[in-house]
Amino acid sequence: MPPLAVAPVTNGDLEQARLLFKALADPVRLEVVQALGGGERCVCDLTQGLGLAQSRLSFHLKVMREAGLIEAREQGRWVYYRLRPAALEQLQGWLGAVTAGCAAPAASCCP
Amino acid sequence: MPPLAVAPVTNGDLEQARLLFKALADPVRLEVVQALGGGERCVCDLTQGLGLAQSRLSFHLKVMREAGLIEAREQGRWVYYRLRPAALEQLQGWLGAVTAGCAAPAASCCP
DNA sequence: ACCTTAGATCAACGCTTGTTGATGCATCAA
DNA sequence: TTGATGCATCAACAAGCGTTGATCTAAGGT
Repeated sequence: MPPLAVAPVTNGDLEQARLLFKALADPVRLEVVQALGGGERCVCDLTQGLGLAQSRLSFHLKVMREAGLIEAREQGRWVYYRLRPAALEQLQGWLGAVTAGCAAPAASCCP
Repeated sequence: MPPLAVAPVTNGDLEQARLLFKALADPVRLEVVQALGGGERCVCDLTQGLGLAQSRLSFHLKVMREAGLIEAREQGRWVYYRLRPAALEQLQGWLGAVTAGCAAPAASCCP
C-alpha cells in the first residue's frame, strides 16, 4: 500500500484533536458545552443549572480546561468559564478536511 | 439561573454526537479516519498501512461502525470501509451552532 | 478574628475501554 | 475437498476514566 494518505496534520495536531474529541465524549461535558454555547457562566451557575455534585462538575471542567476546550476567568470568589472558539474551529476545520476527500473510490488493495 | 440555554438539539441528537466524538477520541481511530479521508479502503490495506494487529483494527472499526462514523461494504473476500460524510457534517454543524453564541457576556450569577 | 461560601483537589472504589492471542466462519484457489 | 486467506469475535487481562465524600484554600461578610 502506498503511504495511506499524506497526513494533512502533524502528529501534535492529531493528538490535540484527540484530546478535544475526548473532552467532548461525555454526556456531562457535552451538556456543559451546550450551556457555555449560550455564553460565559460561573461554576455555581452550572452546578445548579445542570444539577451536578460540585466535585463532579469540577472534575469535568478540569478535563475540558486541560484539553483547551474551555478557559477560566476568576473574579473574586467566583470562577467564570467560557468556550475557546479557536478549539471548536480547529475541530470543524479538521472534520471538513477529512470529509473533503472521503468520497474517493476504493484504492484496489489486493489482487 | 434561567434555563441554561434552549437546547439546540434533542437528547437523542446529543447522545449520537457523544458516540461520534467518542469514536474520534482514540489515536488509532483517528489515524483510520485520516486514512479513510483519502477514500475507501479495505481492511487488509488499513492493517498493513497502519501496522496494526488484525484484531486490534477490527475492534476499532467496530466502534466506529456502531457510532455511525464509518460504514462497510463487503466484496467477496474483502471488506471495504468508508467514512459517512453525514456523520462528519453533523458534528461540524453542532460545533458551529455552539460556537455561534459562545461569545455572549457572562450572565451575572450570584449577587 | 471568625464564620461562611465558591471551588479545587484527593483517595478509594467500580466501571468501561483497549490489547492480546486464540478460535470461528466465510471465500477463493488448487 | 482441501488448504489458505480475510475478517469478525471471544475470553482474559490491564489500564484508564468517572463518581463520591472528605478535605483544603482563598475570598467575603459580619
